[in-house]
Amino acid sequence: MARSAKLRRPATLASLAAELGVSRTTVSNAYNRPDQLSPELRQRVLETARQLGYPGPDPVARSLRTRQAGAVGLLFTEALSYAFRDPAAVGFLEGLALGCEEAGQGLLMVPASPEADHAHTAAAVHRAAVDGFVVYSVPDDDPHFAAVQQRPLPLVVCDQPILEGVDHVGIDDRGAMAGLGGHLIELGHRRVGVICMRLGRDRNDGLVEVARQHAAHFHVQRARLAGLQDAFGPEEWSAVRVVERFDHTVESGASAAAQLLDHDPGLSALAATSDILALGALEELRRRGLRVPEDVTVTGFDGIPEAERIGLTTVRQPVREKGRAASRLLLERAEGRCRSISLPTELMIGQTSGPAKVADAPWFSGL
Amino acid sequence: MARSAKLRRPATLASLAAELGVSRTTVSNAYNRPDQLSPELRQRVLETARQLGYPGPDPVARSLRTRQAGAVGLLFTEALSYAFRDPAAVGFLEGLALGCEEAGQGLLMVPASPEADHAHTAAAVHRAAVDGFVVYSVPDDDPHFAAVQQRPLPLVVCDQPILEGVDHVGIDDRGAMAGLGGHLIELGHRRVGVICMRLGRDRNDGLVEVARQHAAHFHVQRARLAGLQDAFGPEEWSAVRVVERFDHTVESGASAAAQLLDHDPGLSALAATSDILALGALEELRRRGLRVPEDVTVTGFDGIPEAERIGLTTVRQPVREKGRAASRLLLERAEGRCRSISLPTELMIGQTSGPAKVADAPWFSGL
DNA sequence: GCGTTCTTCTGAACCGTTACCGTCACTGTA
DNA sequence: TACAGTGACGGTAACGGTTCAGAAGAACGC
Repeated sequence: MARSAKLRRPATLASLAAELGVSRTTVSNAYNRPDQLSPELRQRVLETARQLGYPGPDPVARSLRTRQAGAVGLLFTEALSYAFRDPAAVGFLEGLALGCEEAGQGLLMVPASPEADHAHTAAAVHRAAVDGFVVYSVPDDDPHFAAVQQRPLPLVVCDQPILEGVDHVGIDDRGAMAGLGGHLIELGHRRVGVICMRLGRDRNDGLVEVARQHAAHFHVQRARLAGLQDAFGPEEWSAVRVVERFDHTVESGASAAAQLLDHDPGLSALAATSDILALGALEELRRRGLRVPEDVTVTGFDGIPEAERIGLTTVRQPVREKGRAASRLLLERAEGRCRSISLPTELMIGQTSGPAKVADAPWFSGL
Repeated sequence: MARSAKLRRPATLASLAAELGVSRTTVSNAYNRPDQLSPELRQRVLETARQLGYPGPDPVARSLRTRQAGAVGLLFTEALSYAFRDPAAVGFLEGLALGCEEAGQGLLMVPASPEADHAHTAAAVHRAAVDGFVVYSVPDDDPHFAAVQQRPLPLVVCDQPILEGVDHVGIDDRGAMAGLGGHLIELGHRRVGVICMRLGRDRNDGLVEVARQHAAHFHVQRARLAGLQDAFGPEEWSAVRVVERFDHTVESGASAAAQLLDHDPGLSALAATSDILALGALEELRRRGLRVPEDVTVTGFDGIPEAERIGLTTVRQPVREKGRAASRLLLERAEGRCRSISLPTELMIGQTSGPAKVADAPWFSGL
């Protein structure tokens, strides 16, 4: 009997109940509310379940009935491969995963299908069985993000613009970068080259006009560039060359640095909007035999471990805390809605920034 | 009418159908099979759905009916915080996430509850609404892993022992480490100190006897130590000091190196079972003013980018490909079951390994 | 002896969808 | 006019559980 049931089709709570001659409720209770039935019966249920190969209540059916999935959905930067290579993104993921784990919630990474597949672009978002969404650093016009907003679920965005009625966590990218810019100015840097990550969903490796800077689809990059502009002032900023790279890699940073230096060998500083890119700039400078910071100053942003190890001047941001904050906001939603958390940053002055070498005032370099 | 329905309770496919005066099937088809109904009716359905605030078919109900969740479950190293700091683990995750994304599948990170919570330890595994599981580098006796095996779903394990009837992907840790050991021996190293990651679920920071090495609960560490033993031979190996560290961090590597050097300042080489630990060893050596490789040789394992950048002698393993292979194995299950994939590794001889300094034969160091 | 309480278990109503098969109107053909 | 073929839509029955309000019987107090 038991065998045939096993062979015919997977055992269910109902078939198990029938086999035992008890009600479904009782079997359900055996798993979910041990105090609701006698220990002996419970043992018998569990024992029979094992014999029949019943693996316990089906998670999906349970979710349907209880109206909770026990998981949080994560919409990550579309280009997954780069996301995992960005220590800041990984740090965020770590914090978020930790927060979810502590709450016993799963973390579902929602697949972002390629743009090409127009009709089904956001299908995965609609298919995700989750109790809420965290959206991390997607471009403003991302169709997946739009789909997420359509679902009637709690939502937290991170490293994105503050949106009406949507919980938010982030840092003051603009202010922090302005602080770093101020540091450069204090050191006398005026001929500065800037390296930034991609500003839109399209690949655009090269110089960036001010218009494109302001129209950037990625909030974080837009804000950081604006911060530098704040520090330098509009007129000086218009003379600053900004180079964009689609791929967020050390090699990209190197090639961007090369492009800037080829254009103006007299640059006294290279400011990158991420540490990864700054590492690439350092590599390129080493290749060219230029000393840091004696010949050229280099700065980054993020405060990744490797940057810290080599003493890069950068802004340290609490990436893990961002993840934790996001999970908290999502999971502990109780009081008045629409909260916005801005975490503190720290300007880390390392060994890669120094006084600008002023060509026509050599004595100045000693400052 | 529409308003009241919206206020009373969230709209469902049925309520929408009632509102429209069509059958539920038709509404369902409007979403899932556009070719099954006239474009006009479909438009009308979608339009009414928008007005009623119906967000489309409920993912959970759909999953229950179609018997597929559209997601892959991932059981990751219990200590999540360390997993995300291990570039090898992150690389695996990247490959896996990419493979899932391409297949349009979600990736659900299953929360591993703390051991303390005995009864519910594996509850999250039972709650996971997934179509299959990937298990990555968990200890042999992990209760979550046991729970995964109970679920009647496809399963792939990675960086774990090969199990009867379970798909598997990994590398030849033992052989690769034996190769690295051979390299050390060729260079004349005999007084070697070894630094390894934790060997069990318990914290045991310190020296490791051979018995514990063989009883290690983590397959990868066990295999790598065994590989070194293969290279050195049993008798020489018994003289080699192995130090274990629970936390997988650069600092741990440094402190382990310090412990080894304090014990035997005459060590000519430090072999770590991971690049992260090796980086720590390099740091400690720098602190002590010892040159690498002139005074001490250092080797790692994994081939993480930073190691490559500084020219660490190590074994490069294709971590991303491991992830991709796991996703392939899980998602393209069709032919004869129980496949095992072993990916190739590459011995990377960098600038951190050199000939052993032989105390009583100084000329030897010039070799 | 009788009402009360407790324990243990049952019945039936959902949860929101999709699969399967049937129906019905309409068209073209002989 | 009859009939098969086709496109568009409807009805019914799962899918596998959870939950709540009780029923049946035992234990208890007075």
